[in-house]
Amino acid sequence: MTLDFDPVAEARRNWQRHGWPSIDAMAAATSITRAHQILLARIDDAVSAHGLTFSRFEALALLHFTKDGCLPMGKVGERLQVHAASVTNTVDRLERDGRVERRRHPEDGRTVLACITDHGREVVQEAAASLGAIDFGLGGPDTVDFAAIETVLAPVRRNADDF
Amino acid sequence: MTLDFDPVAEARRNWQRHGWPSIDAMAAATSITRAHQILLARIDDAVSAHGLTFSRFEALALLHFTKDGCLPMGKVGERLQVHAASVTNTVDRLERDGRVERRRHPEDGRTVLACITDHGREVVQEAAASLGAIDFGLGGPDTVDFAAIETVLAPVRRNADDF
DNA sequence: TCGAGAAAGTTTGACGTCCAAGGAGTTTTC
DNA sequence: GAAAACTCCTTGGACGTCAAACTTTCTCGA
Repeated sequence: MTLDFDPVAEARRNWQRHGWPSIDAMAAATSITRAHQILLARIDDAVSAHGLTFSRFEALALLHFTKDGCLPMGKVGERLQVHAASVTNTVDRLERDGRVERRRHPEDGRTVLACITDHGREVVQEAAASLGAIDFGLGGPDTVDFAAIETVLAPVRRNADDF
Repeated sequence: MTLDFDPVAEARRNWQRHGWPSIDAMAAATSITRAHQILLARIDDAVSAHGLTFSRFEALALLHFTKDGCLPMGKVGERLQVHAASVTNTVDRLERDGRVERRRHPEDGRTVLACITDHGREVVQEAAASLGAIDFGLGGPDTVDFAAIETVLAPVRRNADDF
C-alpha cells in the first residue's frame, strides 16, 4: 500500500493535459474510490482474524442489533443496500460457519429468517472491538476529521436519495 | 437507490446503543463506503453505454494517457493499484472487445505490453465525455464541494502511504 | 558459464456484487 | 374457489478483486 506517486494528482494532470471534462469532480470521485479501497483492505484484514469478511460482519452486526436476532432475508438486503442474491450468498457462508441459521417464518411461508447464533454474537462483538482498535481503517499518524468526512459526503449521499 | 432511512444515522444509533467503540470513525467509514457504492453504480451505468465497466475504463484511460499507448501489464496494476491477476482479467476482456491488444516487449521476454487500439481510443474518449456529463456520479440537486472532499480524504490516503 | 534467485504474467480458486430467470407461497380478483 | 398477480428467495452466469501456485524469462554471482 506504499506508493511513490499520488494517484489523484496523477489523474488530475492527465485529464488536464487531454482536455477532459469535470476535472474537479473526477478528482473527488477518485479520492473517494481510493479511500474506499484503503478502508476495505484494512477492515477486511481486521475482521479476517475472526473468520469474517466485511460483508459478513455487516450482516452479523445487523442481526445482532435486532430484538430477537432474526430478520427476513429481504430486510437484510434492504438495510445493507445489497442485492437479494448477495444476501443469499452471505448468509450461506455465515450459516456454513455456524454464525447464523435459517428459519421458516411462522406466518409467511415465502419468508426465510436469518437468525444470529450465540457463536455469531460472540464473533461479531470481538470483531467490532478489532475494528474499533484500528478506527475502521481510518487510523494513522495524520489526523483524520471524522465529522468533516461525514459532513462533506452527506450531499453526495443525499443526491442519491440516500436519506 | 431510494431509502426511507439514513444508513449512517441508523448505524450510529445501533453502535451507540450497544456501547461499541469508535462511533465517529465508524460513521465516517460508513459514509465513505456508501458514497463509493453510489458512485460506482452511477459510473458503471454511464460507461456501460460504451460497453465498458469502470475498471476497463480506468485501464483504457491509463493506456490512452501514455506516450505510445502501451504499458507493461505490471505497470498497469501498479498505477491502478490492483492485483496483477485483475489486470490479466481486465486486459483479457478489453482485448476480446478489440479495445486493447497484447504485444511482446522487444527487449524483455517476460514482459507483456497492453496497447490501446484506435477503437479503444475512440471508446475511452466517448466514455470520458459521458462521465463528465454526470460529474462522475457526484451530480444532483444538492451542491457537492469537490475540493473539500479531496481535502478531507487526503489524510486518510496519506495514512495509507498513498502519496 | 551455469545455476540459484528474482521478476513478469497467467491460472486457479475463493469472495462479493449484480442481473435474469425460476420455483414456491400468498394475495387479489373475478 | 380458482386463476392471475405479486412477493420472497435461490440459482446460474458475468464481472472484479485478491492470494497462492506455476511457467517462462532474465539476472547475477560463484
